[in-house]
Amino acid sequence: MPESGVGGGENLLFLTDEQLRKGIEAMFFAYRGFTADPDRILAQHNYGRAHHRALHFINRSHGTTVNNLLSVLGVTKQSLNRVLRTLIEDGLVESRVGRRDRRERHLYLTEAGRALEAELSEAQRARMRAAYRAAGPQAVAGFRQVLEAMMEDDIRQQYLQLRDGRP
Amino acid sequence: MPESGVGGGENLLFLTDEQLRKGIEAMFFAYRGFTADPDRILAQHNYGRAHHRALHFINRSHGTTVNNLLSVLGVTKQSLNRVLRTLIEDGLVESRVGRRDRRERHLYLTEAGRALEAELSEAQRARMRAAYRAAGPQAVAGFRQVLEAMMEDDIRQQYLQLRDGRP
DNA sequence: CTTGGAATGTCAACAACACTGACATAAAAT
DNA sequence: ATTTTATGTCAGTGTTGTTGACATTCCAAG
Repeated sequence: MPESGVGGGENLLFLTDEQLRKGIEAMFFAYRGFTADPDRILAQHNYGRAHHRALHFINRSHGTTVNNLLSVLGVTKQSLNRVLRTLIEDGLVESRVGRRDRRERHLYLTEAGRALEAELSEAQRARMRAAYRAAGPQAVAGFRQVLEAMMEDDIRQQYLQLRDGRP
Repeated sequence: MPESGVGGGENLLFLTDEQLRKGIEAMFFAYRGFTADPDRILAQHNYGRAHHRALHFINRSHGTTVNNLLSVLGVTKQSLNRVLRTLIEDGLVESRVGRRDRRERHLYLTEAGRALEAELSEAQRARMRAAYRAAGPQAVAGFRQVLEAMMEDDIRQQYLQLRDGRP
């Protein structure tokens, strides 16, 4: 007698409310760990998570415009502007007027900006590396699969474009 | 010629900085999806994420004390107190003086509190369920493994105790 | 029984980070 | 010439977190 269910004969015990709850709590506690190391570094510099996110994505896409950054970060321009202003004042980010379209501002990390970004991202990668190593490659593949399925649809598109090398 | 590396012959390409970066960004975008549905419901009730978290863990451990809740949530008592006060005023949470130790307050959800908690957690579970279903049971196992490895050590202990049915 | 300390609550002040709304400027697009 | 777009800025508001100080209650140890 064949088993019923999605995925061709797998049992569906992993979809019980109990299993889902464990996943939800794991997500909550893991995210704390995920941000813990950068948070400590940021605190020393009197910055917050918003600064980290800006540095990360500017580093990721050199010369990105403010509008691009806004759509990736999903915040208002007022909120982003406050963060960008401090980063520019502190000499971590440089804002250049666009050549083709002079309304646009293109954002670049300075030497100091790259240094802080490297410090933050190395701390975050170290934890991720340890987790990946402990869990193994097959677990990592599953980890990414579930996370991608969890994103909102429009965000997933951005993520996928970003994931597969697009400036 | 035997391959070198941890884990008995696996290649370590999943530990490159590039792979780690993808995991970091996946974590960032996925967490947005993770909180998106509850956030929308909370906004209608003029509550925030902190209220959700309190409701979740009170529901999870009926009669828990304020101190227990503090250590799980990892915030200051002042911050938690503000949230608890509104929940109690709004009749979603009941605070009872401890019988054995009358300094302690034991926290319970009222009927209304259970209703909102159920609404929030069902929304969150629905997204998690869809993601689990899309990714499959093996991916889910990996997802949980990596998340658990990512937690801070003391938090992981709490999570594991909580995970395996402890009131 | 008195005292010390733990658990809790409250007040005040402050900061980070998000939001809305309104307005200004410059430049591209029509 | 007018509209739209990209950006920046000012003002106000709300949630959530933080410290610090202080009061209350009450168990427990001396």
